[in-house]
Amino acid sequence: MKIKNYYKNLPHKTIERLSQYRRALMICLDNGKTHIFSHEIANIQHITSVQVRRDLMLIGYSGTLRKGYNIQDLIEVISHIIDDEEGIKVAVVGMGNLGRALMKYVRGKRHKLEVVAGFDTNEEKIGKEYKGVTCYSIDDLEKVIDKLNIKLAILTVPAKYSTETAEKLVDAGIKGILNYTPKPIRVPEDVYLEEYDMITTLEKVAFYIKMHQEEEGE
Amino acid sequence: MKIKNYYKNLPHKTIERLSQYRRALMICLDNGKTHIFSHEIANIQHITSVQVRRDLMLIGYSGTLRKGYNIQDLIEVISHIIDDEEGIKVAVVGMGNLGRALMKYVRGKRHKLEVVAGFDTNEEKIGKEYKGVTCYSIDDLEKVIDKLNIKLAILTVPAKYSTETAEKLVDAGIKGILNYTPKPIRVPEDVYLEEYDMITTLEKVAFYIKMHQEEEGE
DNA sequence: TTTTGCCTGTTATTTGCTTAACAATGTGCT
DNA sequence: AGCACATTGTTAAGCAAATAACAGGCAAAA
Repeated sequence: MKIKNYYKNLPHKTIERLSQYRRALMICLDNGKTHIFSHEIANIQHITSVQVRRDLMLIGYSGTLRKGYNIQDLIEVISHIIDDEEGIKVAVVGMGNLGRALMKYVRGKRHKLEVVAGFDTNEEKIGKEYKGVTCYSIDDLEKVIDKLNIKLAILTVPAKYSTETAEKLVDAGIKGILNYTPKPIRVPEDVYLEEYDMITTLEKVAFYIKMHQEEEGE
Repeated sequence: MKIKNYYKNLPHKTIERLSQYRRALMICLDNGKTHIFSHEIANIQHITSVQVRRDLMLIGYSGTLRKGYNIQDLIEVISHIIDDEEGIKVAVVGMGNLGRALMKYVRGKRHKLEVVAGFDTNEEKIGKEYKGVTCYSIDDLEKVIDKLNIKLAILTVPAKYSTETAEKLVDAGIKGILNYTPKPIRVPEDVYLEEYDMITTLEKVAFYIKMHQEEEGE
């Protein structure tokens, strides 16, 4: 009732940055560093030291004046906030290039976040393993999700199947979906949805390139 | 000096939505629709009709009271704003699974945004074609970028090569980079940079799943 | 003809987040 | 000891974007 609700009110952007801080910190730790200043963290990501301090203030972690933040401690504090104690099981739905890329990204990096299943409709892929993870038929979605206690699905199927696959995932009791399909999906209130559309981002970059070159050309 | 600077001040989020509106509108057009209401557009994406109208107001496009917006016209207006007349040439740097996935996504969808080259260090891939696009050696980056007039690079190399590859791209005169590497890069002021980190997003989804289940369990 | 309802387009308010400003503190140098 | 300085932690101001509120208009129904 108290502490958890407190973390729940952390800004979304802060949550994202905490994840990035942690990864940067782990690299520093591997390099033998024990302490770090806010402006050093800020330099790795490209933000300001003020923002780093503000984020750390929000999670209630204090550094020391002369040495900065204890890297080991800070990693643990961040992990305590963003990791689930039990770990969260992930499925990649759609084993095309994007699905396989994500599989590789995530495999073994975060031990509290494990990809335990892939799904596809392609008979060639079903039953095979990729990076040690079995690929199941989409028809077995509900069964496998329930059996392996999968909470999070990464949706990387072709756009035309987005809607129906999302529905299946919801019916199977999934708790969060990360939709990389260019087509927006709808989910009930209690399922957390995050969507990212690569084409949109690409067009945005193209737009600012265009703007910039028009500016120069005048 | 006048019109272009005006569009330059459009909110970033509006630019993103315009790209999405356009894609949704093109599908509607294919389905034989000629006009559409703001709330219909809002339904396809998951936003409110107010926001749609506000975005369209910002770009100065007016609908009619009884029929809504003319789909064909609106597509043209949006295209005029976000597309570069000459078209913008794109390179995919790093032909792993993610690079190939992006290649497939973009190929042929946007004729004003064309992937004209891939790059990799793997000898097996160099010289080969994928989806009709030649894969070059990273060593030839500068030469090829100059020759093919490539303005935009999608960075999908392994994280350990992010920094050095980004530097090469900047030296080669690239105007915009879309970095899908988990490692932040630095570019000069005049290069537009957009970064997206899949692991961060995944951890964010996991965090909100965790929050939600703790909330239920009390 | 008047009224009702459903749209659009614009202005005002609120929210969420970033940036700036500054007080507090401990360390090393003189 | 006393001063200069780099760094943290917090509060206040500023910005960008989303949401709310509402004015205006046309078309069909009464």
